[in-house]
Amino acid sequence: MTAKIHPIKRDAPAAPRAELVEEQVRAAIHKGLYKPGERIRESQVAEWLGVSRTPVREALRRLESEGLLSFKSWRGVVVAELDRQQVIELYAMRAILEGAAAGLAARHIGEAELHVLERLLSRADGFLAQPDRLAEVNRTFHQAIHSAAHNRYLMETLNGLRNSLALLQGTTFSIAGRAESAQDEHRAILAAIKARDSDAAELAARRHIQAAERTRLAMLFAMDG
Amino acid sequence: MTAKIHPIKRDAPAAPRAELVEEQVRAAIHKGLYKPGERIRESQVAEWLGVSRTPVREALRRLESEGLLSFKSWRGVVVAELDRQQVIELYAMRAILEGAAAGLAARHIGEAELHVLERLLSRADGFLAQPDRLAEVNRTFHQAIHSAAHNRYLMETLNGLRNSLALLQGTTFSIAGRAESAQDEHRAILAAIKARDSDAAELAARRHIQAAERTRLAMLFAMDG
DNA sequence: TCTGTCGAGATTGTATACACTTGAGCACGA
DNA sequence: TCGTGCTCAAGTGTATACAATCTCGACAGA
Repeated sequence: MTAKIHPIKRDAPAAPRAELVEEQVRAAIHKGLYKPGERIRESQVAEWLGVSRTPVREALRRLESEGLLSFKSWRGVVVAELDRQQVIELYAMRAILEGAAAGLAARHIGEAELHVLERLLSRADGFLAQPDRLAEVNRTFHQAIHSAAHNRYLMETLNGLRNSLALLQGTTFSIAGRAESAQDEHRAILAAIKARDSDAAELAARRHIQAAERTRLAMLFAMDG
Repeated sequence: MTAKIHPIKRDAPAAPRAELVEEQVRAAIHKGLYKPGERIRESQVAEWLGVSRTPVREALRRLESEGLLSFKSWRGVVVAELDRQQVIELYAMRAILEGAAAGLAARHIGEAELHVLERLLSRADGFLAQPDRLAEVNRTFHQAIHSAAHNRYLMETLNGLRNSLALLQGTTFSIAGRAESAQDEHRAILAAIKARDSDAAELAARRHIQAAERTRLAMLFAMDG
Protein backbone atom coordinates (compact mmCIF):
# COMPACT_ATOMS: atom_id res chain seq x y z
CA MET A 1 0.00 0.00 0.00
CA THR A 2 1.60 3.23 -1.14
CA ALA A 3 0.25 5.14 1.81
CA LYS A 4 -2.37 7.81 1.51
CA ILE A 5 -0.35 10.58 0.03
CA HIS A 6 -2.90 10.90 -2.71
CA PRO A 7 -6.55 10.73 -1.88
CA ILE A 8 -6.89 8.88 -5.14
CA LYS A 9 -8.27 5.53 -4.22
CA ARG A 10 -7.81 2.91 -6.84
CA ASP A 11 -11.06 1.11 -6.23
CA ALA A 12 -10.71 -0.67 -9.56
CA PRO A 13 -7.17 -2.04 -9.70
CA ALA A 14 -7.77 -1.93 -13.42
CA ALA A 15 -6.94 -5.61 -13.72
CA PRO A 16 -7.36 -6.53 -17.36
CA ARG A 17 -10.20 -8.96 -17.76
CA ALA A 18 -8.04 -11.28 -19.82
CA GLU A 19 -5.78 -11.94 -16.83
CA LEU A 20 -8.76 -12.58 -14.64
CA VAL A 21 -10.13 -15.09 -17.10
CA GLU A 22 -6.75 -16.77 -17.39
CA GLU A 23 -6.52 -17.28 -13.64
CA GLN A 24 -10.07 -18.48 -13.30
CA VAL A 25 -9.80 -21.01 -16.10
CA ARG A 26 -6.45 -22.27 -14.86
CA ALA A 27 -7.87 -22.66 -11.39
CA ALA A 28 -10.88 -24.48 -12.80
CA ILE A 29 -8.64 -26.93 -14.59
CA HIS A 30 -6.52 -27.49 -11.49
CA LYS A 31 -9.62 -28.11 -9.43
CA GLY A 32 -10.81 -30.61 -11.99
CA LEU A 33 -13.85 -28.54 -12.93
CA TYR A 34 -12.65 -28.93 -16.48
CA LYS A 35 -11.33 -32.40 -17.07
CA PRO A 36 -8.61 -33.45 -19.50
CA GLY A 37 -10.06 -34.06 -22.93
CA GLU A 38 -13.07 -31.91 -22.23
CA ARG A 39 -13.98 -29.23 -24.73
CA ILE A 40 -14.13 -25.61 -23.62
CA ARG A 41 -16.53 -23.27 -25.41
CA GLU A 42 -15.51 -19.66 -25.58
CA SER A 43 -19.02 -18.32 -25.22
CA GLN A 44 -19.68 -20.58 -22.26
CA VAL A 45 -16.65 -19.23 -20.42
CA ALA A 46 -17.56 -15.68 -21.42
CA GLU A 47 -21.01 -16.06 -19.97
CA TRP A 48 -19.71 -17.76 -16.84
CA LEU A 49 -17.33 -14.91 -16.05
CA GLY A 50 -19.54 -12.13 -17.37
CA VAL A 51 -17.19 -10.88 -20.06
CA SER A 52 -17.15 -10.95 -23.83
CA ARG A 53 -15.37 -13.54 -25.94
CA THR A 54 -12.46 -11.25 -26.74
CA PRO A 55 -10.62 -11.44 -23.41
CA VAL A 56 -11.58 -15.11 -23.15
CA ARG A 57 -9.83 -15.89 -26.40
CA GLU A 58 -6.69 -14.07 -25.30
CA ALA A 59 -6.63 -15.98 -22.05
CA LEU A 60 -7.17 -19.32 -23.77
CA ARG A 61 -4.40 -18.58 -26.25
CA ARG A 62 -1.96 -18.04 -23.42
CA LEU A 63 -3.08 -21.12 -21.54
CA GLU A 64 -2.48 -23.05 -24.72
CA SER A 65 1.09 -21.86 -25.05
CA GLU A 66 1.55 -23.04 -21.47
CA GLY A 67 0.49 -26.48 -22.58
CA LEU A 68 -2.65 -26.62 -20.50
CA LEU A 69 -4.97 -26.44 -23.48
CA SER A 70 -4.80 -27.71 -27.00
CA PHE A 71 -6.17 -25.85 -30.00
CA LYS A 72 -7.66 -27.43 -33.06
CA SER A 73 -8.49 -25.16 -35.94
CA TRP A 74 -12.17 -24.37 -36.12
CA ARG A 75 -12.88 -27.00 -33.53
CA GLY A 76 -12.14 -25.03 -30.41
CA VAL A 77 -9.95 -25.82 -27.45
CA VAL A 78 -9.85 -28.92 -25.31
CA VAL A 79 -8.12 -29.41 -21.99
CA ALA A 80 -4.82 -31.15 -22.65
CA GLU A 81 -4.55 -34.86 -21.96
CA LEU A 82 -1.36 -36.54 -20.84
CA ASP A 83 -0.59 -40.02 -22.07
CA ARG A 84 1.82 -42.25 -20.18
CA GLN A 85 4.76 -41.24 -22.33
CA GLN A 86 4.17 -37.56 -21.67
CA VAL A 87 3.97 -38.18 -17.94
CA ILE A 88 7.30 -39.98 -18.08
CA GLU A 89 8.88 -37.14 -20.03
CA LEU A 90 7.48 -34.56 -17.65
CA TYR A 91 8.93 -36.37 -14.66
CA ALA A 92 12.27 -36.72 -16.45
CA MET A 93 12.32 -32.96 -16.91
CA ARG A 94 11.35 -32.43 -13.30
CA ALA A 95 14.14 -34.70 -12.12
CA ILE A 96 16.65 -32.69 -14.12
CA LEU A 97 15.37 -29.30 -13.01
CA GLU A 98 14.57 -30.06 -9.38
CA GLY A 99 18.03 -31.56 -9.14
CA ALA A 100 19.59 -28.47 -10.64
CA ALA A 101 17.54 -26.22 -8.38
CA ALA A 102 18.55 -28.11 -5.25
CA GLY A 103 22.19 -28.05 -6.36
CA LEU A 104 22.11 -24.31 -6.98
CA ALA A 105 20.25 -23.71 -3.75
CA ALA A 106 23.00 -25.52 -1.83
CA ARG A 107 25.43 -22.94 -3.18
CA HIS A 108 23.39 -19.78 -3.07
CA ILE A 109 20.86 -20.09 -0.27
CA GLY A 110 20.86 -17.53 2.53
CA GLU A 111 20.22 -18.10 6.21
CA ALA A 112 16.72 -16.64 6.10
CA GLU A 113 15.69 -18.87 3.21
CA LEU A 114 17.15 -21.87 5.00
CA HIS A 115 15.05 -21.05 8.02
CA VAL A 116 11.91 -20.95 5.89
CA LEU A 117 12.68 -24.39 4.50
CA GLU A 118 13.09 -25.81 7.99
CA ARG A 119 9.81 -24.36 9.15
CA LEU A 120 7.98 -25.71 6.12
CA LEU A 121 9.49 -29.15 6.63
CA SER A 122 8.35 -29.38 10.22
CA ARG A 123 4.98 -27.95 9.36
CA ALA A 124 4.46 -30.80 6.92
CA ASP A 125 4.85 -33.27 9.82
CA GLY A 126 1.47 -32.18 11.05
CA PHE A 127 -0.32 -33.02 7.84
CA LEU A 128 0.90 -36.55 7.15
CA ALA A 129 -2.67 -37.79 7.27
CA GLN A 130 -4.18 -35.01 5.15
CA PRO A 131 -3.04 -35.53 1.56
CA ASP A 132 -4.43 -32.28 0.17
CA ARG A 133 -3.06 -30.07 2.91
CA LEU A 134 0.26 -31.89 2.76
CA ALA A 135 0.45 -31.44 -0.99
CA GLU A 136 -0.02 -27.72 -0.50
CA VAL A 137 2.71 -27.38 2.12
CA ASN A 138 5.06 -29.49 0.05
CA ARG A 139 4.40 -27.41 -3.00
CA THR A 140 5.47 -24.38 -1.01
CA PHE A 141 8.55 -26.26 0.16
CA HIS A 142 9.59 -27.02 -3.39
CA GLN A 143 8.89 -23.48 -4.52
CA ALA A 144 11.10 -22.19 -1.73
CA ILE A 145 13.95 -24.32 -3.03
CA HIS A 146 13.34 -23.12 -6.59
CA SER A 147 13.42 -19.58 -5.35
CA ALA A 148 16.65 -20.18 -3.44
CA ALA A 149 18.33 -21.22 -6.68
CA HIS A 150 18.08 -17.58 -7.72
CA ASN A 151 17.38 -18.21 -11.39
CA ARG A 152 14.06 -16.85 -12.60
CA TYR A 153 13.99 -18.97 -15.77
CA LEU A 154 14.57 -22.13 -13.80
CA MET A 155 11.76 -21.11 -11.47
CA GLU A 156 9.40 -20.29 -14.33
CA THR A 157 10.06 -23.55 -16.10
CA LEU A 158 9.50 -25.57 -12.95
CA ASN A 159 6.29 -23.65 -12.48
CA GLY A 160 5.18 -24.64 -15.94
CA LEU A 161 5.98 -28.28 -15.26
CA ARG A 162 3.93 -28.18 -12.09
CA ASN A 163 1.05 -26.68 -14.05
CA SER A 164 1.20 -29.44 -16.61
CA LEU A 165 1.39 -32.16 -14.01
CA ALA A 166 -1.65 -30.63 -12.32
CA LEU A 167 -3.61 -32.17 -15.18
CA LEU A 168 -3.22 -35.43 -13.30
CA GLN A 169 -5.97 -35.72 -10.77
CA GLY A 170 -5.30 -36.41 -7.13
CA THR A 171 -2.03 -36.42 -5.22
CA THR A 172 0.52 -39.16 -4.74
CA PHE A 173 0.29 -38.58 -0.98
CA SER A 174 -2.97 -40.47 -0.89
CA ILE A 175 -0.99 -43.66 -1.47
CA ALA A 176 -0.18 -45.47 1.76
CA GLY A 177 3.31 -44.72 2.99
CA ARG A 178 4.15 -42.18 0.27
CA ALA A 179 3.68 -39.17 2.55
CA GLU A 180 6.20 -40.52 5.03
CA SER A 181 8.81 -41.43 2.43
CA ALA A 182 8.40 -38.07 0.76
CA GLN A 183 8.98 -36.40 4.07
CA ASP A 184 12.18 -38.45 4.54
CA GLU A 185 13.34 -37.47 1.08
CA HIS A 186 12.67 -33.83 1.81
CA ARG A 187 14.75 -34.09 4.96
CA ALA A 188 17.62 -35.53 2.93
CA ILE A 189 17.42 -32.68 0.43
CA LEU A 190 17.37 -30.04 3.12
CA ALA A 191 20.24 -31.66 5.00
CA ALA A 192 22.39 -31.59 1.86
CA ILE A 193 21.50 -27.97 1.15
CA LYS A 194 22.26 -27.04 4.74
CA ALA A 195 25.63 -28.78 4.44
CA ARG A 196 26.23 -26.78 1.27
CA ASP A 197 26.81 -30.04 -0.53
CA SER A 198 25.64 -29.24 -4.03
CA ASP A 199 26.14 -32.69 -5.51
CA ALA A 200 24.36 -34.44 -2.66
CA ALA A 201 21.47 -31.99 -2.88
CA GLU A 202 21.08 -32.56 -6.60
CA LEU A 203 21.17 -36.31 -6.17
CA ALA A 204 18.67 -36.26 -3.32
CA ALA A 205 16.26 -34.10 -5.31
CA ARG A 206 16.48 -36.33 -8.36
CA ARG A 207 15.83 -39.39 -6.23
CA HIS A 208 12.87 -37.67 -4.67
CA ILE A 209 11.29 -36.93 -8.05
CA GLN A 210 12.00 -40.42 -9.29
CA ALA A 211 10.26 -41.89 -6.25
CA ALA A 212 7.27 -39.59 -6.89
CA GLU A 213 7.25 -40.74 -10.50
CA ARG A 214 7.12 -44.40 -9.51
CA THR A 215 4.16 -43.73 -7.26
CA ARG A 216 2.40 -41.67 -9.90
CA LEU A 217 2.85 -44.30 -12.57
CA ALA A 218 1.54 -46.93 -10.22
CA MET A 219 -1.54 -44.78 -9.70
CA LEU A 220 -2.02 -44.49 -13.45
CA PHE A 221 -1.69 -48.25 -13.87
CA ALA A 222 -4.29 -48.77 -11.20
CA MET A 223 -6.70 -46.44 -13.01
CA ASP A 224 -6.19 -47.91 -16.42
CA GLY A 225 -6.98 -51.30 -14.98
CA MET B 1 -19.57 -25.63 -53.10
CA THR B 2 -17.85 -28.75 -51.96
CA ALA B 3 -16.91 -29.60 -55.54
CA LYS B 4 -14.84 -32.60 -56.48
CA ILE B 5 -14.44 -35.31 -53.96
CA HIS B 6 -11.02 -36.71 -54.60
CA PRO B 7 -8.17 -34.31 -55.31
CA ILE B 8 -8.75 -32.39 -52.15
CA LYS B 9 -6.48 -29.47 -52.55
CA ARG B 10 -6.86 -27.02 -49.78
CA ASP B 11 -5.99 -23.90 -51.73
CA ALA B 12 -6.48 -21.88 -48.60
CA PRO B 13 -4.76 -23.88 -45.86
CA ALA B 14 -7.08 -21.96 -43.57
CA ALA B 15 -4.10 -20.92 -41.51
CA PRO B 16 -5.47 -18.76 -38.75
CA ARG B 17 -4.22 -15.22 -39.13
CA ALA B 18 -3.12 -15.11 -35.53
CA GLU B 19 -0.49 -17.78 -36.17
CA LEU B 20 0.72 -15.93 -39.21
CA VAL B 21 1.09 -12.75 -37.21
CA GLU B 22 2.89 -14.62 -34.44
CA GLU B 23 5.49 -15.99 -36.84
CA GLN B 24 6.00 -12.71 -38.62
CA VAL B 25 6.49 -10.73 -35.45
CA ARG B 26 8.80 -13.34 -33.98
CA ALA B 27 10.86 -13.32 -37.16
CA ALA B 28 10.96 -9.53 -37.12
CA ILE B 29 12.31 -9.55 -33.59
CA HIS B 30 14.90 -12.19 -34.44
CA LYS B 31 16.01 -10.20 -37.45
CA GLY B 32 16.37 -7.14 -35.30
CA LEU B 33 13.61 -5.28 -37.12
CA TYR B 34 12.13 -4.70 -33.70
CA LYS B 35 14.84 -4.00 -31.18
CA PRO B 36 14.79 -4.77 -27.45
CA GLY B 37 13.09 -2.00 -25.54
CA GLU B 38 11.19 -0.83 -28.59
CA ARG B 39 7.48 -0.37 -28.31
CA ILE B 40 5.15 -2.28 -30.61
CA ARG B 41 1.83 -0.71 -31.57
CA GLU B 42 -1.00 -3.10 -32.29
CA SER B 43 -2.50 -1.00 -35.04
CA GLN B 44 0.88 -0.59 -36.72
CA VAL B 45 1.38 -4.35 -36.86
CA ALA B 46 -2.21 -4.82 -38.01
CA GLU B 47 -1.70 -2.42 -40.87
CA TRP B 48 1.67 -3.91 -41.76
CA LEU B 49 0.23 -7.41 -42.10
CA GLY B 50 -3.11 -6.39 -43.46
CA VAL B 51 -5.23 -7.84 -40.68
CA SER B 52 -7.31 -6.40 -37.88
CA ARG B 53 -6.09 -5.84 -34.33
CA THR B 54 -7.88 -8.91 -32.99
CA PRO B 55 -5.48 -11.58 -34.29
CA VAL B 56 -2.58 -9.25 -33.60
CA ARG B 57 -3.48 -9.07 -29.94
CA GLU B 58 -3.74 -12.85 -29.69
CA ALA B 59 -0.34 -13.27 -31.28
CA LEU B 60 1.26 -10.67 -29.03
CA ARG B 61 -0.26 -12.28 -25.97
CA ARG B 62 1.37 -15.56 -26.86
CA LEU B 63 4.70 -14.01 -27.64
CA GLU B 64 4.56 -12.39 -24.24
CA SER B 65 4.07 -15.68 -22.45
CA GLU B 66 7.13 -16.89 -24.35
CA GLY B 67 9.08 -14.07 -22.78
CA LEU B 68 9.80 -12.25 -26.03
CA LEU B 69 7.53 -9.33 -25.22
CA SER B 70 6.58 -7.55 -22.07
CA PHE B 71 3.10 -6.17 -21.40
CA LYS B 72 2.35 -3.10 -19.36
CA SER B 73 -1.27 -2.35 -18.67
CA TRP B 74 -2.62 0.28 -21.02
CA ARG B 75 0.88 1.11 -22.11
CA GLY B 76 1.24 -1.49 -24.80
CA VAL B 77 3.91 -4.07 -25.38
CA VAL B 78 7.63 -3.60 -25.67
CA VAL B 79 10.22 -6.04 -26.93
CA ALA B 80 11.84 -7.63 -23.90
CA GLU B 81 15.26 -6.44 -22.83
CA LEU B 82 17.82 -8.67 -21.20
CA ASP B 83 20.06 -7.24 -18.53
CA ARG B 84 23.37 -8.87 -17.71
CA GLN B 85 21.89 -10.88 -14.86
CA GLN B 86 19.19 -12.33 -17.09
CA VAL B 87 21.76 -13.33 -19.68
CA ILE B 88 23.73 -15.13 -17.00
CA GLU B 89 20.65 -16.94 -15.79
CA LEU B 90 19.65 -17.90 -19.31
CA TYR B 91 23.06 -19.40 -19.98
CA ALA B 92 22.93 -21.22 -16.67
CA MET B 93 19.66 -22.79 -17.76
CA ARG B 94 21.08 -23.64 -21.14
CA ALA B 95 24.09 -25.31 -19.56
CA ILE B 96 21.80 -27.46 -17.45
CA LEU B 97 19.47 -28.41 -20.29
CA GLU B 98 21.97 -28.80 -23.10
CA GLY B 99 23.94 -30.98 -20.74
CA ALA B 100 20.90 -33.05 -19.96
CA ALA B 101 19.97 -33.30 -23.63
CA ALA B 102 23.44 -34.48 -24.62
CA GLY B 103 23.43 -37.00 -21.80
CA LEU B 104 20.06 -38.37 -22.80
CA ALA B 105 21.04 -38.40 -26.47
CA ALA B 106 24.08 -40.52 -25.63
CA ARG B 107 21.69 -43.12 -24.23
CA HIS B 108 18.83 -42.95 -26.69
CA ILE B 109 20.19 -41.85 -30.05
CA GLY B 110 19.73 -44.09 -33.06
CA GLU B 111 22.14 -44.71 -35.91
CA ALA B 112 20.25 -42.51 -38.36
CA GLU B 113 20.23 -39.58 -35.97
CA LEU B 114 23.91 -40.08 -35.31
CA HIS B 115 24.58 -39.91 -39.02
CA VAL B 116 22.73 -36.60 -39.27
CA LEU B 117 24.86 -35.15 -36.50
CA GLU B 118 28.05 -36.16 -38.27
CA ARG B 119 26.94 -34.63 -41.53
CA LEU B 120 25.99 -31.38 -39.82
CA LEU B 121 29.31 -31.25 -38.03
CA SER B 122 31.34 -31.62 -41.21
CA ARG B 123 29.08 -29.19 -43.04
CA ALA B 124 29.91 -26.58 -40.44
CA ASP B 125 33.59 -26.89 -41.37
CA GLY B 126 32.80 -25.12 -44.59
CA PHE B 127 31.34 -22.07 -42.92
CA LEU B 128 34.02 -21.20 -40.39
CA ALA B 129 34.45 -17.80 -42.02
CA GLN B 130 30.73 -17.02 -42.38
CA PRO B 131 29.34 -16.33 -38.91
CA ASP B 132 25.69 -16.14 -39.91
CA ARG B 133 25.68 -19.29 -42.00
CA LEU B 134 27.67 -21.09 -39.33
CA ALA B 135 25.24 -20.00 -36.67
CA GLU B 136 22.42 -21.49 -38.70
CA VAL B 137 24.11 -24.85 -39.22
CA ASN B 138 25.10 -25.00 -35.58
CA ARG B 139 21.57 -24.24 -34.50
CA THR B 140 20.43 -27.22 -36.52
CA PHE B 141 23.17 -29.33 -34.94
CA HIS B 142 21.97 -28.44 -31.45
CA GLN B 143 18.35 -29.05 -32.38
CA ALA B 144 19.27 -32.47 -33.68
CA ILE B 145 20.79 -33.30 -30.30
CA HIS B 146 17.72 -32.00 -28.50
CA SER B 147 15.56 -34.13 -30.72
CA ALA B 148 17.71 -37.20 -30.07
CA ALA B 149 17.05 -36.83 -26.34
CA HIS B 150 13.47 -37.89 -27.11
CA ASN B 151 11.81 -35.63 -24.61
CA ARG B 152 9.41 -33.09 -26.10
CA TYR B 153 9.32 -30.88 -23.00
CA LEU B 154 13.08 -30.66 -22.91
CA MET B 155 13.06 -29.75 -26.58
CA GLU B 156 10.37 -27.13 -26.15
CA THR B 157 12.11 -25.53 -23.22
CA LEU B 158 15.40 -25.37 -25.06
CA ASN B 159 13.54 -23.84 -27.95
CA GLY B 160 12.19 -21.16 -25.67
CA LEU B 161 15.64 -20.43 -24.31
CA ARG B 162 16.99 -20.05 -27.82
CA ASN B 163 14.16 -17.65 -28.60
CA SER B 164 14.97 -15.54 -25.59
CA LEU B 165 18.68 -15.48 -26.33
CA ALA B 166 17.86 -14.36 -29.86
CA LEU B 167 17.12 -11.00 -28.29
CA LEU B 168 20.87 -10.54 -28.17
CA GLN B 169 22.03 -9.16 -31.46
CA GLY B 170 24.78 -10.80 -33.47
CA THR B 171 26.44 -14.15 -33.02
CA THR B 172 29.39 -15.16 -30.90
CA PHE B 173 30.97 -16.66 -34.00
CA SER B 174 31.96 -13.22 -35.18
CA ILE B 175 34.56 -13.15 -32.40
CA ALA B 176 37.99 -14.23 -33.63
CA GLY B 177 38.70 -17.85 -32.86
CA ARG B 178 35.29 -18.62 -31.40
CA ALA B 179 34.05 -20.48 -34.47
CA GLU B 180 37.00 -22.87 -34.34
CA SER B 181 36.73 -23.54 -30.60
CA ALA B 182 32.99 -24.09 -30.91
CA GLN B 183 33.65 -26.60 -33.66
CA ASP B 184 36.13 -28.40 -31.41
CA GLU B 185 33.61 -28.46 -28.60
CA HIS B 186 30.95 -29.84 -30.91
CA ARG B 187 33.31 -32.61 -31.94
CA ALA B 188 33.86 -33.49 -28.30
CA ILE B 189 30.12 -33.66 -27.67
CA LEU B 190 29.48 -35.84 -30.69
CA ALA B 191 32.38 -38.15 -29.81
CA ALA B 192 30.95 -38.69 -26.34
CA ILE B 193 27.47 -39.35 -27.70
CA LYS B 194 28.87 -41.77 -30.25
CA ALA B 195 30.72 -43.57 -27.49
CA ARG B 196 27.42 -43.73 -25.58
CA ASP B 197 29.16 -42.04 -22.69
CA SER B 198 26.32 -40.13 -21.09
CA ASP B 199 28.37 -38.40 -18.39
CA ALA B 200 31.05 -37.26 -20.83
CA ALA B 201 28.44 -35.96 -23.23
CA GLU B 202 26.73 -33.97 -20.49
CA LEU B 203 30.02 -32.51 -19.34
CA ALA B 204 31.13 -31.62 -22.87
CA ALA B 205 27.82 -29.89 -23.59
CA ARG B 206 27.96 -27.89 -20.37
CA ARG B 207 31.51 -26.81 -21.11
CA HIS B 208 30.45 -25.79 -24.58
CA ILE B 209 27.67 -23.57 -23.29
CA GLN B 210 29.90 -22.08 -20.65
CA ALA B 211 32.46 -21.19 -23.29
CA ALA B 212 29.75 -19.57 -25.37
CA GLU B 213 28.63 -17.65 -22.31
CA ARG B 214 32.09 -16.29 -21.69
CA THR B 215 32.30 -15.05 -25.26
CA ARG B 216 28.83 -13.56 -25.11
CA LEU B 217 29.51 -11.72 -21.88
CA ALA B 218 32.74 -10.37 -23.32
CA MET B 219 30.73 -9.05 -26.26
CA LEU B 220 28.28 -7.37 -23.91
CA PHE B 221 31.09 -5.79 -21.94
CA ALA B 222 32.56 -4.46 -25.15
CA MET B 223 29.26 -2.88 -26.10
CA ASP B 224 28.58 -1.32 -22.73
CA GLY B 225 31.99 0.33 -22.93
C1' DT C 1 11.24 30.37 -14.61
C1' DC C 2 9.20 26.72 -12.46
C1' DT C 3 5.30 23.82 -11.03
C1' DG C 4 1.08 21.62 -11.23
C1' DT C 5 -3.32 20.97 -13.47
C1' DC C 6 -6.12 20.03 -17.29
C1' DG C 7 -7.46 18.73 -21.82
C1' DA C 8 -6.86 16.50 -26.67
C1' DG C 9 -5.03 12.96 -29.15
C1' DA C 10 -3.30 8.47 -29.30
C1' DT C 11 -3.47 3.77 -27.90
C1' DT C 12 -5.03 -0.01 -25.41
C1' DG C 13 -9.04 -2.91 -23.50
C1' DT C 14 -13.64 -4.74 -24.42
C1' DA C 15 -17.93 -5.61 -26.68
C1' DT C 16 -20.59 -6.58 -30.60
C1' DA C 17 -21.42 -7.82 -35.41
C1' DC C 18 -20.37 -10.55 -39.20
C1' DA C 19 -18.01 -14.39 -42.12
C1' DC C 20 -16.49 -18.90 -42.49
C1' DT C 21 -16.08 -23.87 -41.18
C1' DT C 22 -17.72 -27.96 -39.22
C1' DG C 23 -20.63 -31.70 -38.06
C1' DA C 24 -25.00 -33.66 -36.90
C1' DG C 25 -29.53 -34.55 -38.16
C1' DC C 26 -32.96 -35.27 -41.66
C1' DA C 27 -35.00 -36.46 -46.08
C1' DC C 28 -34.64 -39.28 -49.88
C1' DG C 29 -33.61 -43.24 -52.65
C1' DA C 30 -31.80 -47.97 -53.36
C1' DT D 1 -32.53 -51.00 -43.28
C1' DC D 2 -28.80 -48.64 -44.74
C1' DG D 3 -26.31 -45.42 -47.22
C1' DT D 4 -25.97 -40.69 -49.37
C1' DG D 5 -26.28 -35.99 -49.87
C1' DC D 6 -28.02 -31.65 -48.19
C1' DT D 7 -29.40 -28.22 -44.90
C1' DC D 8 -28.70 -25.64 -41.06
C1' DA D 9 -27.50 -24.68 -36.35
C1' DA D 10 -23.51 -24.26 -33.38
C1' DG D 11 -19.19 -22.39 -32.76
C1' DT D 12 -14.81 -20.47 -34.11
C1' DG D 13 -12.11 -16.71 -36.68
C1' DT D 14 -12.03 -11.89 -37.86
C1' DA D 15 -13.38 -7.16 -38.29
C1' DT D 16 -15.29 -3.06 -36.56
C1' DA D 17 -17.21 0.03 -33.06
C1' DC D 18 -16.97 1.88 -28.65
C1' DA D 19 -15.13 2.77 -23.82
C1' DA D 20 -11.32 3.41 -20.68
C1' DT D 21 -6.74 4.96 -19.84
C1' DC D 22 -2.41 7.03 -20.65
C1' DT D 23 0.84 10.53 -22.66
C1' DC D 24 2.24 14.90 -23.64
C1' DG D 25 1.97 19.59 -24.17
C1' DA D 26 -0.20 24.00 -23.19
C1' DC D 27 -1.36 27.19 -19.85
C1' DA D 28 -2.35 29.50 -15.42
C1' DG D 29 -0.49 30.73 -11.09
C1' DA D 30 3.26 31.42 -7.92
